[in-house]
Amino acid sequence: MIDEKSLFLFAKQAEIAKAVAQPYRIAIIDFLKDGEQCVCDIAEHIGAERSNASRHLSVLVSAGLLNYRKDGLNVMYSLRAPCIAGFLDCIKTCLIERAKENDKLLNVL
Amino acid sequence: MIDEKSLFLFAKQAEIAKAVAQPYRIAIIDFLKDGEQCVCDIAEHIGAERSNASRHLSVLVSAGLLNYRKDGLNVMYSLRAPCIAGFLDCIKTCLIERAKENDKLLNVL
DNA sequence: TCATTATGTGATTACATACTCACATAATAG
DNA sequence: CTATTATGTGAGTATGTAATCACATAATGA
Repeated sequence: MIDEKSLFLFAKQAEIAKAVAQPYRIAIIDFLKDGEQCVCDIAEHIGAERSNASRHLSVLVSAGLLNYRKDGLNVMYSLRAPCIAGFLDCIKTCLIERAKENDKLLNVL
Repeated sequence: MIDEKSLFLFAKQAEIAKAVAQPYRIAIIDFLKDGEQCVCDIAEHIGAERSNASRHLSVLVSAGLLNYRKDGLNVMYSLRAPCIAGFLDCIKTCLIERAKENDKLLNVL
């Protein structure tokens, strides 16, 4: 059986993964790699309604993945740590490995 | 605006993250790091009902993260690629960085 | 002060998810 | 063949999620 400590870690890891597990939110993280942006520009860039973008941003903030600061009328969001972008690269690597494997299989069939 | 290619990538990345975004499923991935296991032992190890474990396993297989093979009465599941476990380490790194940052903040308060 | 703009939030809807129970299937041992 | 065991799946329930609309709030500029 799993110990309490591991259970806690798995729950926390799941929280982070859940926050990332949405195309718009991944697009936001990808967009913020190049620096902070306001809700307005984020919404336009990902092609979502502002209110919807705002909610996705608050999910990412709650998960501890983004920071924000107010700047006049705007609210500027930014990645809280560079490892968050690296996290997406990690998933990409898995996708690439999988695709390569499928390719090999196709060549045999 | 985001191009079609990126949209497609983000959707695929979200699929993978969604498959991982569940404590039982993370526990399964962690358990399978050490080699293949049958549903029976997986269910017992993570402390879930067999039927439930079976469903989580099928989610992971559908996402392309696990392989399985039949062995008599048992069905043996295994990680499809080592990068999947590395993926969990990646989330852990983010958690550690975040915790360190919070710690720093606490020391200042 | 008044109009404008950016942002966030309550309410609603449609849909997805996790879990449990009961049952079906498939492989094995006696 | 019969009983046993491992696995998977349909049905039902409770809960969570994403999107939209309308509206409230807050900051700015005329």
